[in-house]
Amino acid sequence: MTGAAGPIAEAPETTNGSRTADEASAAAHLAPWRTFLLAHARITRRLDEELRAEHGLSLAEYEALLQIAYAPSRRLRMSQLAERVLLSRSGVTRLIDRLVADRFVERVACESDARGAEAVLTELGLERLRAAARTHVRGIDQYFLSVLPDDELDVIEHALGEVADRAGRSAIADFPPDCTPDGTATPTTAGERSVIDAGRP
Amino acid sequence: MTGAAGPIAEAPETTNGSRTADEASAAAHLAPWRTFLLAHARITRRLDEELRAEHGLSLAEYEALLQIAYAPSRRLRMSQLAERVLLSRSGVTRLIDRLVADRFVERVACESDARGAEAVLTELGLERLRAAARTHVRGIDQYFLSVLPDDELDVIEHALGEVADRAGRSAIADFPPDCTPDGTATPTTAGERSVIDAGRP
DNA sequence: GAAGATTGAAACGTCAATCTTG
DNA sequence: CAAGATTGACGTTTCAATCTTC
Repeated sequence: MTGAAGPIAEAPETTNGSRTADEASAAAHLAPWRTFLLAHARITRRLDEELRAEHGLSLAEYEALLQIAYAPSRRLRMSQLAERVLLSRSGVTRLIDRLVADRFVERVACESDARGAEAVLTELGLERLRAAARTHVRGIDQYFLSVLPDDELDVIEHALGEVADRAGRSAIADFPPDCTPDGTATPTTAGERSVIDAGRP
Repeated sequence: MTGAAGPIAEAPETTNGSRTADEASAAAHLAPWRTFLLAHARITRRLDEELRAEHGLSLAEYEALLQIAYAPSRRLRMSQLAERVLLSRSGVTRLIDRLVADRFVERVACESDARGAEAVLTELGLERLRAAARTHVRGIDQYFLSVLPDDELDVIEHALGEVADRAGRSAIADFPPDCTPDGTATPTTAGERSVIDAGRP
C-alpha cells in the first residue's frame, strides 16, 4: 500500500500485480467524492429537464423566482439574489433580463438606494412559480428525500453543512496546511497518489 | 401544517401568523437538499480555482486527463470519456480540442473501428497531470474527506449512491409515481408546498 | 439505417471594465 | 473612493444537424 504503483505507474501494464489491491483501495478512498459528483450531476440534470419540459423554466430561473417569492413583498435586491442562487452579480443581471422578458419579474429602482435595483415578482411569475413548484417538489422528493431514511438525511445535512462551511472560508490564507514547498505534501487519497508517486525512482 | 400559508400566500404579509412555524418546518425539510447544492458549488469552485491557479487546468480538463490516464494504455475512446466526465459527446470533442492544443493529449484514429477516435495521453500530459493531482488530492482531502469521520463518509457514499442510481434510470417511464393528472400530487416538501397551495381558496 | 464523432448556432455564466450613486 | 448594477468580451457546454463508417 505504500509504494503504490496504480494505473499511472511507469510500466505500461504490469510491474508487480498492480491493478488489484492498490486499485481497490484507491477506488474505495475516492468513492465518496465521485459518488457525490455523480449524484449532483444526475439529480440536477433531471430537475432541470423536468422543469423545462413541463414549465419552460430552467432550474436557475425557477430558483430565482422562488427566492424572490420568499422575500418580503416578493421583491429582492439583485446582489442578495446573487448570493441566494449561487451566481455572480452579472449572472443575476442576465438571469433577471430573461425573466423580465418573460414578464415573470419586473425590475424596479430601489427607493432607499438609487444605485440599487430590485426584482419584483409579477402575478404571472407567481402563477408560473406555483405550477413549477409542483414539478420541483416532486423531483426532489422522488430523487432525493424519499430515497433516503431520515437518519441518513440528517447525517448528510450535517456533514455537507460542515463541508460547505469548510470550503466557504477565505480563498487565500488557509491554504498551506498540508502543502509544503519542498513537495512533502501529505495527500491521503490513495488512488490519485499513484499518479503523483509514479514518477519517482 | 396542512393549510400551510407560507411566505407565498395570497396576503402580502400576514394571514395568520405564517412565517414562523410554517417557515421553520419548510426550511427544515428542504435543508438537506440546499445544503447539498451549496456544498457542491463551493467545493467544486475551490477545486477549479486551485487547479487553474497552480497548474492552468480547469477541473474538467483535469478530470479528463485523469480518466485517460487510468484507462488501459492511457488511451480512451471519446464516448467513453464523455460518460466518465459527465459531459456530452460534443462537450468532450471540444475539451479534447483544448487538451490537444496544449499538447497534453493526442487524438488518434481507432484501429478497430474507423468511425472512432481515441484520446491518448502524452508524456507532457502525464507530467502535468501528476503535478495537478497533488493539488486536487489536497483539495478533496481538505474540503471533503478530512472534514468528515469515516462513518459519515460511509453514509454519504451509500446514500448518494442510492440517489444517483435512482436519478439515473430512464428519463421517461418512471415519471408518475406520485403525480396524478387531477393535481392530487403528494409533495412532501413542506416549504415549497406553500407555493403550490397558496393559490387555492 | 444506427452509431461515433464533429460542427454551427445558441444558451448560459464569468471576469474585467464601466457607469452611477453613496 | 467604495458599492451596486450593468455591459462587453470571452469561455464552456449543449442541441440539432452533418459526415463517416459499421
